[in-house]
Amino acid sequence: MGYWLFKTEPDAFGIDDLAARPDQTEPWDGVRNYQARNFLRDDIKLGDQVFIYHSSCKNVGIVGLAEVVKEGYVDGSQFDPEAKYYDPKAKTENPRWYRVDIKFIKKYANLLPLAEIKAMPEIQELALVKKGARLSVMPVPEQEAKVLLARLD
DNA sequence: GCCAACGTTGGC
DNA sequence: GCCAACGTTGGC
Repeated sequence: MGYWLFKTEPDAFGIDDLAARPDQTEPWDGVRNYQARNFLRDDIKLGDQVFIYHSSCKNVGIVGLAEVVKEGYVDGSQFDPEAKYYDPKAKTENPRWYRVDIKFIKKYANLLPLAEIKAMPEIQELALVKKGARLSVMPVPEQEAKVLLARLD
């Protein structure tokens, strides 16, 4: 099983929004970065676990856990001129952007702040702790995922 | 709100 | 294909 970290801005869509969905499931669309796209399209598998991270807000850090319930498929919002993430250069016969569906597993009682993650000696590879990391979808090495899970539970 | 770091764009 | 300019991300 793989582990991933998805960033999201809670003002737009946070862990509470995910938990409030009727089936607690959400298509993770709007990712417009090629490296992240490749992960969504090629590498993220059914049943993989996803750390939900809140960015650009008062308390930044890991807030919850989700699982992948649908593997990479075409993100239809790229073709919709009305959509926020419309991409005029994307063609239906040659889609650029992909998404996966994730399902809420849990929200942690206490957020694990970014500063604390950075201070954990075991967390070295995770892109989140590296300088200037702007990836919104990133892999979490298994060993580091286990350290995070142990710290969160 | 500031600003450093980064990805993308487009002229050449 | 280079690279400067630009827009965006995201922590603080």
